[in-house]
Amino acid sequence: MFHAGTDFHREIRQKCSQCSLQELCLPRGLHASDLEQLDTVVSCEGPHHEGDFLLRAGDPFRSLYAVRSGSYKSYTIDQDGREQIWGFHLPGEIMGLDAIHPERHICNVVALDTATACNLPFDQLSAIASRLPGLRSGLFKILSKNLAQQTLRSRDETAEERLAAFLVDLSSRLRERGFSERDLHLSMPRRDIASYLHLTAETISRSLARFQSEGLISVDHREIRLLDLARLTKRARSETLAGATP
Amino acid sequence: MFHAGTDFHREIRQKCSQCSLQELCLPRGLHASDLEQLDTVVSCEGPHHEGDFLLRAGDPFRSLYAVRSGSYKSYTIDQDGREQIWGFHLPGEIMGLDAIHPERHICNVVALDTATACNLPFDQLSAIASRLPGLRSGLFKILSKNLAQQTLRSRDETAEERLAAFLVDLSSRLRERGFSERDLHLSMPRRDIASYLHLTAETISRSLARFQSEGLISVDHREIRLLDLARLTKRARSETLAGATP
DNA sequence: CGTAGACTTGAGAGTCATCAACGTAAGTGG
DNA sequence: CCACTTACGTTGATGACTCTCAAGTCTACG
Repeated sequence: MFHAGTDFHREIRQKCSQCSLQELCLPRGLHASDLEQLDTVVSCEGPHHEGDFLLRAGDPFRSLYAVRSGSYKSYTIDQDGREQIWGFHLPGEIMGLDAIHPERHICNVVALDTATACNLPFDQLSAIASRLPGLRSGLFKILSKNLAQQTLRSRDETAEERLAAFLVDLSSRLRERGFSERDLHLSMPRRDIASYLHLTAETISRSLARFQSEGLISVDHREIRLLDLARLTKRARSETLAGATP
Repeated sequence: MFHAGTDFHREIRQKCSQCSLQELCLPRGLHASDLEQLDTVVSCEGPHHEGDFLLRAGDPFRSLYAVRSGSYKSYTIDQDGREQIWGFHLPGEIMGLDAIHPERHICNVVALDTATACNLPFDQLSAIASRLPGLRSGLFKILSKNLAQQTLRSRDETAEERLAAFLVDLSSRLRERGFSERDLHLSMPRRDIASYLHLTAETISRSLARFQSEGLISVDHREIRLLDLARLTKRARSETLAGATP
């Protein structure tokens, strides 16, 4: 696992202009010529394997990262030595936004499965954005959207509401990415979901069992099938941030 | 209360270049000439009185707002019709960041006492920022800082830890603004603090009583004196976002 | 085949919400 | 000036939800 560090600095030029995730990670309406400007600064990190680090808490902030394939989790270690999960990141999503202000990364980011990410050097990105109003407002919107999501996540809900909201959210993000919205493969252990939702692994397990007994979902280890998305959504009771992607 | 709506559109030009809150709400290191550019777009809203609205959920997003004097709270109404408080805002702090993405305001914002705010038209601000790298990175940092704060706020803590963290946070924000860090005047009712911390007013009341009986604070209605900031901070157990202001 | 980690299930305990009663302060109108 | 109202704040009793601890099952992997 440790020699994974060698992967860290392997950088391969990637082309945003040919990337299928364009629509997800970049603002809409950029011209071909705009994309070519991005091509000149973006590079690729990885491939990472499960457990490999993309970032460590304390690393100086130089770049944002966009998930290219696979998935990552971000977390900190609290003073009791336990992992606190901040988020799970799917292809097209931007990581490292919380590092802009302190100018160093707050979170560790590790791959949950085989995964790759795009390295977006922030100073250069910001400079290009100053010339491209669309990219500029896109960056602001991504930050604003993440802010509103975090705020929503901190809401006051029961264990079942939170878990239902988590499943519904995951389902809709997978759908946006062209995956099935019914059949979810959880790439993280129960303990990580629990940490993310401020619950325990036991509570996750019991709530999943209850959902299954009610016919809302079927559970086979980490394969979850959403049998009744409508009812599950009602159970989530959460005003999701309906609407457009960045 | 209703004719306060007339105040809403009263706009008075304000000068950032002469504002004592410059250091708090703007990035450092802007030149005098930069500030003059801001002077041309910033206007003033208010004065508002307790309970007056600065913004209503659903309003189209056109501007960010900076608190100029007094304080505001932002909140939404959940499906049970109850207020959910998202934040309390002191002079120099920026409001409305969560509205950039959806292009409409998510929160209601009302004055907690007599208060005024600066109106910062976002398109113009963004355009000026594209020419001023310092202002540009300042905007990104404010967003990033708010993101990290929201993330921290969602942490998993007991009622007393949350309340202690709230008091310590308020104290340090007041100190930055030249107020006493020991003597706090709470401009909001217990119920609002409770909502903000995902607790109930009764729990706030009991926890304050316990802090007082332990000699950490003294409580006289809404006047709180922090008698032992060090011990209170330890009680908060939270990794505050130590460090620089935007 | 054996071990380690993930997951499930059960029993008991603790924290905080809920419900209720009461005290207090501020504002209103007689 | 004083009853009256209303909102806020405190305190107590009860109960629910979820955590903790514990035991046991299953899976993957060497």
